[in-house]
Amino acid sequence: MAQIFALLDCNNFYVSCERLFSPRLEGRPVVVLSNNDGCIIARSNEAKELGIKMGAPFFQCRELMEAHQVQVFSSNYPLYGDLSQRVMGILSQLEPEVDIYSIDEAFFRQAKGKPQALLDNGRHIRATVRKQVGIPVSIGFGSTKTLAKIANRIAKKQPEHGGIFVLPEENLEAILATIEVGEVWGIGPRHSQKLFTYGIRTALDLKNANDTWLRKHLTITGLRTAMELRGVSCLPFEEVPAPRRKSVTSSRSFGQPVTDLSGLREALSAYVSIAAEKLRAEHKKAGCLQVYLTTNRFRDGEPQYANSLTVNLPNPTASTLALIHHASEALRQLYRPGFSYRKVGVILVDLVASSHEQQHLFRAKHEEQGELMAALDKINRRWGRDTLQSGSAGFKRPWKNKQTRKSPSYTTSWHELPVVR
DNA sequence: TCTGGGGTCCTAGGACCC
DNA sequence: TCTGGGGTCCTAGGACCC
Repeated sequence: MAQIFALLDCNNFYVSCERLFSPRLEGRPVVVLSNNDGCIIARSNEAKELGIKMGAPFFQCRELMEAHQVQVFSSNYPLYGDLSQRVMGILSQLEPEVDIYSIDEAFFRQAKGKPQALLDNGRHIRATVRKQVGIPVSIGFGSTKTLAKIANRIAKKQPEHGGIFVLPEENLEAILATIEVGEVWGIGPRHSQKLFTYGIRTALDLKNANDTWLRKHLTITGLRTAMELRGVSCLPFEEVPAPRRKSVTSSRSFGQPVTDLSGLREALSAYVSIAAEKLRAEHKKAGCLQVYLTTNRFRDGEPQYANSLTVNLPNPTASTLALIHHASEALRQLYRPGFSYRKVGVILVDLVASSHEQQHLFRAKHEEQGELMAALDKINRRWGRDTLQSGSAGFKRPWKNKQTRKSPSYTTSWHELPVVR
């Protein structure tokens, strides 16, 4: 039986989360900043209208934002993550087949029906989420994931549709002709630029482009995108989030440049601790780790250096202390004096489930520090991440960035529950 | 002064093997 | 005189996503 894809997407999700607990923000321009208060990663419609661009550096739009009294928030992931779960929970109650794609998006799939029936269903879902969670969403229907994305975009951008749009089959081409090729899911700025120079400017042009040409210039992924525009479904629907992640990363840009090895090691130790904690939460061990460091590429006048090193671990491990040990050694090899460093990071790869790991004949169980790590995680879960940590992560942490505009974790921390007077 | 962080997939090219 | 070719694995780099 023919099926249809739908995409539910939360409108300006992070901003909507902030508004939920501060109704005074309704109707006013609001933005949310990236992890380090560096870039703008979410904007309300009012902020978009002021011309504030996605990903723009905060300091560059500061004046404009002050002039228009834009409300600015540091990102509050515990809050967004919790509200995301609530939205996805409701969708999963209403729809049997759900494919959660990101923190604010989920595909669902249903039997192809009359457009009016799809529209009614979409309206019902939208109203239910709005009522039970309070987050506004848009829903688009199309015969492939890529077309559902386009439908969603139209639902969001053209208010007359009331947040729901079903891509019609009859004049699909006329609609695709109005979509710039760079707005198609999977076509980024680089490909977009290249396509333009070859005269492919709209989604319709891409749909009609030559397969051999696409394969050559955009690789197999670009060809798949074109096929999807033709209504041939190439992107799988993944109901179970089964193909679990293959790597765990932790990194941050520094609040101020770091020049010495010991400062870098402190920061790296802190990031390794975070990554190891994530690893243990998923009951995994890493067989390999990669350390990288880089100077500030935006500073033209300064000498630049970036490098990375991959280390195969003697045994897969999830021990913070063992991982810090190997990461520090890699860092020592990578480090060159005389540079102002901006960032270090660690990537854990070759992940194996703890239960599937090969037992090592000559390795004592206590070397894994399983009980120590379990205690560490328990304490830090209860009292906060920094309660118990490796001494190598330092105490003063001059490299640490501050998030000065963070709203409370209203829904996930007892200490920060909103108070009703 | 101040420019995110965490992921995935694909390809080309080198190393290595027989 | 004359020096293969195909398969596999690994890695770096590029592009994309939210």
